Amino acid sequence: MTKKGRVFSGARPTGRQHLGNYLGAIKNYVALQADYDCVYCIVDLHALTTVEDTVNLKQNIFEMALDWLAAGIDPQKSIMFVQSMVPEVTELHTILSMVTPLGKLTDLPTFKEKARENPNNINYGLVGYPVLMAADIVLYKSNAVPVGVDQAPHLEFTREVVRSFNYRYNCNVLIEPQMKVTEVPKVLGIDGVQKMGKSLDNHIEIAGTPEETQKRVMMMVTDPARIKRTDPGNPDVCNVFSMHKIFSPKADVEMINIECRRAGIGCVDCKKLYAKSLNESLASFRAKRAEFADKPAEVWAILHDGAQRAKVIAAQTMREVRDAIGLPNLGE
RNA sequence: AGGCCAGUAGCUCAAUUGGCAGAGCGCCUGUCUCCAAAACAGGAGGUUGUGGGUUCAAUUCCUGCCUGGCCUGCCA
Repeated sequence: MTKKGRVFSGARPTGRQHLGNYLGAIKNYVALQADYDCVYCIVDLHALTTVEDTVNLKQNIFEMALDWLAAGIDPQKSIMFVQSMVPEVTELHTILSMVTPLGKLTDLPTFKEKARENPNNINYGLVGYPVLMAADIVLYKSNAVPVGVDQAPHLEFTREVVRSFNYRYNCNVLIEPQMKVTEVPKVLGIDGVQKMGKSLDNHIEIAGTPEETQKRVMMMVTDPARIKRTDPGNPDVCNVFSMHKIFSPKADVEMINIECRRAGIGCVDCKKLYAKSLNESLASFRAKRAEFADKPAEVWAILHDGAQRAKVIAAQTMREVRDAIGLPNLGE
């Protein structure tokens, strides 16, 4: 480990990724590879807490792996794998659950939210979700976890669990991960109001065709006060403009900022320009993705190899954990 | 394990004594707008959890099962 340490992050297999996933997580995953040993996990077990229909699970895992690889996650540098392929995490989850007060779990805002969204399926796993997440993080001896502000309570929970474990068993085998607060740009959906999300159907897929992408871009909500072409607009309240700032050349952004305000450019032209910039920005990603999509066996081999490497770390951690507790090991 | 309650459109819920299964929101289309939004007009969407039974006729009554909730108990 010659780098700054190990970073772990997990994401639920939600299938084809959208701009919110890309800007909020994937880009950051790619960037972190330069400075850290990275472990990126497709957390399929976590998905089971709320997903009742698993017929698409493998496909969703595959689609997300394609997006990650095409975006630049390098399986040579980083470990990329599927959570359930290293079942040690479930053992650690059970062990950590014994030092976890139930009240802390039911107090977490994410639990309350999920329980409200899904009142007829409040299962044990949903309550224990943060414990499993803590197990993910510490199993791979992670030093840091990139989190947005909304995930901060969960990581703080992980740190508390680590301290509880180390204190209870009078040891220092679990590493307390640092919170690596990353500035997550707030990516709004095409409705211009809510955060972009697949379940809200207000998303734009990164792997779509240029035509599909433009179609979704044309559906975006703009400045509601600008009714007619001749009305001056306000880019400050327009979601299209905020996306221009991310994907378009500086000259275009400056031009729109001026011309929109004096009705020099209309929303249709503005959106077409954004769609063009977006498609150009994603072109090489899409080309790489298509190559991986043609070689599914290779993609699964990458995931299998990642699981093998992850398992080496996991086995070492579990040995230390069992020794610290005093559990007998097979063959002793 | 037993008792009680519930399950109807994507969501929240109606449906009289057993008599053509509806509304709001959301979704799609159209009008209007540079687009989107808003407004207005129209439209789609259902094996009423599921298998039986009674009846001319079952969302409604009886019954087996599934799922969820509340209560009581048993075991760990």
